[in-house]
Amino acid sequence: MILSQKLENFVLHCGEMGSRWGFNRTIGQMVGLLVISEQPLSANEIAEALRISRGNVSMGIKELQSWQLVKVIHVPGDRKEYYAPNGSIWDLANKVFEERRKREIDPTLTLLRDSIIEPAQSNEEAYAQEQMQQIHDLLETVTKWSAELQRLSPEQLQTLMKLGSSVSKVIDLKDKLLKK
Amino acid sequence: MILSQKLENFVLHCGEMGSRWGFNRTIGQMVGLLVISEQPLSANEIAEALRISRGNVSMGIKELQSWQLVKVIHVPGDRKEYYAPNGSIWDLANKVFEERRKREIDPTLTLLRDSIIEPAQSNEEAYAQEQMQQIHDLLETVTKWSAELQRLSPEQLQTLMKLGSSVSKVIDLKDKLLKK
DNA sequence: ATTGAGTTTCAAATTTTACTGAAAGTTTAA
DNA sequence: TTAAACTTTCAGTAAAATTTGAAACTCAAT
Repeated sequence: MILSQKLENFVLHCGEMGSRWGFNRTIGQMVGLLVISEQPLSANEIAEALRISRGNVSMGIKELQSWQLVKVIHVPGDRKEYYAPNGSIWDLANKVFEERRKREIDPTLTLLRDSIIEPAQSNEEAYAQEQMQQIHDLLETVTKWSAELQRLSPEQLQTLMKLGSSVSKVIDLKDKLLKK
Repeated sequence: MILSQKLENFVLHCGEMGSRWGFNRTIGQMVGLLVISEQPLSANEIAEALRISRGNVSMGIKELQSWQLVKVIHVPGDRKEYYAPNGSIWDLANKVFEERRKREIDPTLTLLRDSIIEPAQSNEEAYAQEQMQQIHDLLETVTKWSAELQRLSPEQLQTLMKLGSSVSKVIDLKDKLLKK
C-alpha cells in the first residue's frame, strides 16, 4: 500500500485539516485515505500507507466509529476486517456536523439556559445574562437550521444549495407574498 | 477583578469550547470574559480574572486581533489599553466563521483544484479524483452560501433565520418564482 | 485444548502545544 | 534624556495530546 504523490498530498492535507474538524491529524489522514480508496482497507494497509503503528490505527478506527464515519466490511473466507467510509461525501460531512452539534452546541445551550434562568445577583451579572441570551438565541437558530437541513430530501437540498446567490430574491418574494 | 461563580462557569466553558472554534483554551476564556464584561478590560484585569500570566494575555490579545475579534479602547488620561469585543455576538460569530473559511476551506479548495486538474495516472487516481470532485463541489457550495449570508442585510437575515422550521417553503417559493 | 491470525488495550515514551516570567521594547510626560 | 507606566517578546519549562509496541484478548480451525 503505497500512495502516489498526488494522493499522498491529499491525505496529508486531510491530516492538517482533521484537527479543525474535531479529530487529530492521524485520524484526519485515515478519513482522507479511506475516502479516496475505492476498495475497503484493512487495518494493516492503513498502518502501512500512513506509516503509523497498528495500535494507533485501532484507536483511530474506534474514534471514527464513534463519529459513525466508517463501516466495517467482512469478506467471506477472510478473517481480516476491512474499513470503508460510511456513506457519500455529503453523508460524512453531515455526520461530522451533527456530531459536533451534539458535542459542542448542545452542552453550551444547556449551560446558557441554566445561567439565564437564575436571577442576576448584580448589575454585572445582569449584563452578562443579556449577552448569554444573545449567544443562546444564535445557537438555537443554528440548531434549528441544522435539524431542518437534515430533514430535507436530497433533491430539495440540491435546489436550496443551488439557490446560492439568489437567496435574497426569495426573501423579497416572501415579503411580497406576505403582504397580499 | 473576581468573577461570581456563574460568570466563572461561563468563562471556563468558553475555554473548553474555544479549542473547537480554532483557538486554545486560554483564548477561548478571554473571549468569554470580554463578551460578558460591560466595561472594556485592561490586560492586567484579564490576567487576574483568568489567573494567567501577563505575557500570556498579550499573546492572546494578539491572536484575537488577528481574528478581528477584539478592539482596543484608549481612555483619555490613562495609558493602559482596554479591550472589548469587536461587535455584537452575531458579528463575532460571523468573523470566526469567515476567518475559518479563509484558513481552512480556501486552501483545501486550492489543493483539490490542483489535484483534479491534472490527468489521473492510474485507475486508483481516477477514483480518488472523483471523490475529490465531490468534496470540492461541497466546499464550493458552502463557500458561496457563506458569502451570500455575509451580504444579506440584518433584516433579511432575520427573515431567513426565522423561516427556520420551514426551509422547504423557501424552495416552494423559489419554484413559484421560476414559473412566473 | 491448542494454535495462529487477527484485534484491542494501555503504560510509557515521544511529540506538540501552551505558559511563564524576566528582559527588552515602547510611549508619554516632565 | 530620563523615568515611569505600560506592552511585547521569547527561551525555557510545564502540561497536554499523541503514538508506540508489547501483552492481553478473541475466535475459528484443527
